[in-house]
Amino acid sequence: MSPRTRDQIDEIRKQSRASIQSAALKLFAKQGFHNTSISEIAREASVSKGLIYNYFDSKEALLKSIIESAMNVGNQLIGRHLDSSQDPMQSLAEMLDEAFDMVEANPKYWKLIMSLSFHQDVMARFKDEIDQQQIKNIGLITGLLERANVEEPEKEAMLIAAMSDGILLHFIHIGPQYPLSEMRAYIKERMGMNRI
Amino acid sequence: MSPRTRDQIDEIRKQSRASIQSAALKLFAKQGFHNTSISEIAREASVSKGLIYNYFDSKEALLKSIIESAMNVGNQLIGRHLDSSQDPMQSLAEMLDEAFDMVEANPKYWKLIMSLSFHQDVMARFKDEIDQQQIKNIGLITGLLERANVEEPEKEAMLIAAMSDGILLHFIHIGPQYPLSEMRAYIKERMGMNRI
Amino acid sequence: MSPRTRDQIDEIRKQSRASIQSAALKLFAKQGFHNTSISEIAREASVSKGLIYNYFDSKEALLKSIIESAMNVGNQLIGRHLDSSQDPMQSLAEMLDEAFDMVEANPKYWKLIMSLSFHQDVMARFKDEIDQQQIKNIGLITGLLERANVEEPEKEAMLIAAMSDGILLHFIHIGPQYPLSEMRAYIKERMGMNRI
Amino acid sequence: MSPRTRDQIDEIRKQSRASIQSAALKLFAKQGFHNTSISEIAREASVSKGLIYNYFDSKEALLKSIIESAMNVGNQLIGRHLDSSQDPMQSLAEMLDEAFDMVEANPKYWKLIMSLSFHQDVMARFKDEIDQQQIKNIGLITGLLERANVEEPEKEAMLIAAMSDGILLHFIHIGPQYPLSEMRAYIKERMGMNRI
DNA sequence: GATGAATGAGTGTTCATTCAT
DNA sequence: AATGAATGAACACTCATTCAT
Repeated sequence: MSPRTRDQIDEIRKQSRASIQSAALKLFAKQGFHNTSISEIAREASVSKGLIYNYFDSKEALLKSIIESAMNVGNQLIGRHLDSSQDPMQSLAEMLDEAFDMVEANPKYWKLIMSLSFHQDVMARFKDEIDQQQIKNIGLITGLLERANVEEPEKEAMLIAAMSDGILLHFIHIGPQYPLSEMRAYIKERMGMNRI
Repeated sequence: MSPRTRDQIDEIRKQSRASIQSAALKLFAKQGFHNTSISEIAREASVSKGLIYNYFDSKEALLKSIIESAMNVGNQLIGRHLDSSQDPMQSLAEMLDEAFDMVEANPKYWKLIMSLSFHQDVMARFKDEIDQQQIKNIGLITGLLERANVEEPEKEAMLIAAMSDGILLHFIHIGPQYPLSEMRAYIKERMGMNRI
Repeated sequence: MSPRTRDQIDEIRKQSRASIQSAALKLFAKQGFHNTSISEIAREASVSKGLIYNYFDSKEALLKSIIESAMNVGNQLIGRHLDSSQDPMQSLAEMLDEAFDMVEANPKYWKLIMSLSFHQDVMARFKDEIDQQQIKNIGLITGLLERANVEEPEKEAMLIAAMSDGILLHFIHIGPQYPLSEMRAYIKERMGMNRI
Repeated sequence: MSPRTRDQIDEIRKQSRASIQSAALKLFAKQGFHNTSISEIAREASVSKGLIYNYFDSKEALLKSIIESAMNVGNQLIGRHLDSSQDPMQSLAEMLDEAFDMVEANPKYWKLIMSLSFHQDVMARFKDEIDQQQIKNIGLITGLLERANVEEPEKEAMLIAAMSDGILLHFIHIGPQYPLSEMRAYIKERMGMNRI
């Protein structure tokens, strides 16, 4: 008889929003952004087309909300290793481990994110933020390498970043038969991260 | 008024085909596949929409013909270094140089190709061929490294491949301010390609 | 917690209904019927969308209820001058004054009403009533003019009606810089309403 | 075998464009702009939805092209009487005749145009032009009245304009049973246009 | 070989309306 | 009485593709 309470409504909204995002992510990852229609997303989320627009201003806004989540995940990963007071090469190894784990756990998701990074129009808004992020990352790694007395720490940092992204790129394309674990171990050895 | 000869017709066909491909490539590279319409391609190629369908069965077929060209370029690059009888690390360095030069000369094109590599549907047909290619590449590099008595030649080969792709990935995203030449030099040094 | 009395409920209903009508009128007048959504009306009236349907069967029914009010206003204006026993030209002048005042006081509202008079579908139901009204008006004016011994009283009546509507039409379109007062004075003079 | 010539194409385009405009006009006039869908227009014009967009950028652009035609008609009507060297009241009478004839010949069309003049959004672009037009009209009539030594020529001009528009407004609403011819004659007599 | 008018299925988006609470 | 999440039909518009010339 009486209308729902604020809390009930908030809960409903949160769940609907999440289920739409999750359906969209799944489809975007499987078949790309442009080849996924709002109708499909609605069907996948067992929701009407119209409802999607209760929660997202547009198809693109929906995509952006997904990207934002991804970026938060990345930011937090980096953050977790910033204040470390342990051996720098150890920190580096841990960062690498975490990143590799993340991608291995959900390769389709990261394939989507990588794929989106080629969509000029979609990424324009995030470009700056991503660039900042990249610079921060390289800076952090450089710092670690300096503390570890590595020569040419900045180039080395960029190389490690490129190498990681290259490996993940290959893994994403080739799939489970790619020897991800071996490469992870090899990279650590080769770049001097497991001297101990 | 006299009918064109077979040869003239063939020549005309070849040129029309090429100018359509070139216009399409330019636009795909600039604004992506989905954001480029057949009308735009026709306009860019100074040709009617209908004519495009004389040469290509569909928009997607046109795209595939472009990808095929790209793959030929890649194949030939590899081929040029297969029979080399010179110092293996030198061969490797040359391959790297050539690949980097190629991407540096036309980054938008390779950005497009990389971006397309994420389109499952478009790439499905090429998947096998690309995989073969990759295996051949890795095999070749492994061979070179074996001849150069490098330890773990296969892992090293995969690492070099990943590293190269990673650097090119970063270059493609960041643009001209990425220190491509320095990284190229550094990678050679770091991976032992310029011992001489 | 005690249930509301019948009277309280009636009072609440009346007020809710009125505030919805008033919000709708304001928005319809500002931006037109088709460009005003139920959501906007609900927001403007600080009421939920659902509640509007407690009081009105549809958006169109809401509009019609507003038109009905407008027509009542018009009817009453006419009514106030029907039984007048004073000088007929004076009555005419007063009617004119009142009508002009009304429009001047709320031009957007009357613009809406005029605009709606072009919506065949909306007005169909009111057509007869309006026609009756018009005939009554013309009849009344004709009667006044007869009593004032004007020649061709019916044509003159129709001319006065047309002239008034024409002036109001121009005023509504042009806005405040239209010399409404002067025209009002001039029309009275020109049509012989201020002989005294 | 060979493609159509420029002339053939121009002819085709002209006809298609015209038939779309004519269908749109008919439907807009019958049921209003907002209540007419592109699909309906296409059906009425026996043409595909898509074709409409070959000729008009949007539904609104289609509407505007129709309004523009109407304004041209109006402008030309005025123009035909600007340089007249005959008796000014005679000119005025002719202008009136022509305008009345025009509306009588096609009342639905002019009903649409009048109705559109209430669509703030649609008319915004034409506001200035229309205002200029109105001022020019009033100016012209004022000039004629001055030459005819009428007192208060400007107010008289505005009154004549208002009166005409008012009569046409009534005619448009009431339809054929409105005594348009009588009113036209009466207005001329009443405003002193047939002294001769 | 070449043209471009024409098609129509498909898209993202809006919004009046319903109904469980 | 009141709420607002949810619906889905309808809309304007796009674009790959066809085909008469």
